[in-house]
Amino acid sequence: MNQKELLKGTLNTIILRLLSERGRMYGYEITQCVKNMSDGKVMVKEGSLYPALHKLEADGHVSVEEEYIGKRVRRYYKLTEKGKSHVELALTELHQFLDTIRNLISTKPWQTA
Amino acid sequence: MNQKELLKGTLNTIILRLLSERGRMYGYEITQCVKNMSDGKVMVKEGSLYPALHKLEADGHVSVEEEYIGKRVRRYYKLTEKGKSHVELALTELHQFLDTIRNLISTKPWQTA
DNA sequence: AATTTATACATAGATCAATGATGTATTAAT
DNA sequence: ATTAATACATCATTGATCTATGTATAAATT
Repeated sequence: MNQKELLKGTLNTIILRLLSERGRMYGYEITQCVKNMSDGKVMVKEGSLYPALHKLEADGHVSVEEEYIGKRVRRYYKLTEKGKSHVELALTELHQFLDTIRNLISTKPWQTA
Repeated sequence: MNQKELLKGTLNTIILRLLSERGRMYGYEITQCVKNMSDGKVMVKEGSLYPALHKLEADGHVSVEEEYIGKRVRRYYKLTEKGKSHVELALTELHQFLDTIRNLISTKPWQTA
């Protein structure tokens, strides 16, 4: 699959939706969760995820809590109030986009234009 | 919508699928067709379309026939045999991708990972 | 005990499809 | 006449993602 290009624009919404459902996640957990949920078809790379999380934080959509598991740090992310309202919009828009593309590539008996 | 990024990777497949259904189209016709079929939600820009068509031609997926309408040239594109077999694969992959993303962002009662 | 794999963070530079900007020219509409 | 629509084209810019690289701890394997 042309994953690299097709995925563009979807990562932020995927992250927000996961946080919306699970409340609190750390970066590595997100990569594994997306991998598992997509049956290995979507592999979010660290070089994509961490910058995306940092940007979501900078934009005020998520907040961070650091925790130590032994000597290893974990940075837990959760939605802010701003993030919670934004995720609704982002999900709606992405769903509409998916519907639009599906409509464009689905075979139909009628001519549309 | 974050159209600009979301659309990445979808244009070639959209073009191929249109040619597959309609047999023969010229560039400007494709832009208008996509606009109409998507109810104005997807606006393929000339700066995207023409380079994409040239690349599809270079890759042997489409062939070209020039026609003159008065003094104005039209370049009609149609699928080659190679293009016909490729479009099947491209459509399957894009459908699977759309399903995968939809699955990732759809709210579910069960936890997946 | 030593090595490998998994966990967990991070960043800088490269990639490449789509766009914006710009150009030329013909035809139709106002 | 002037503007809008039709119809092609190309080049530089953009920007999300990836590759490559780095550091470090914990668990599993040999």
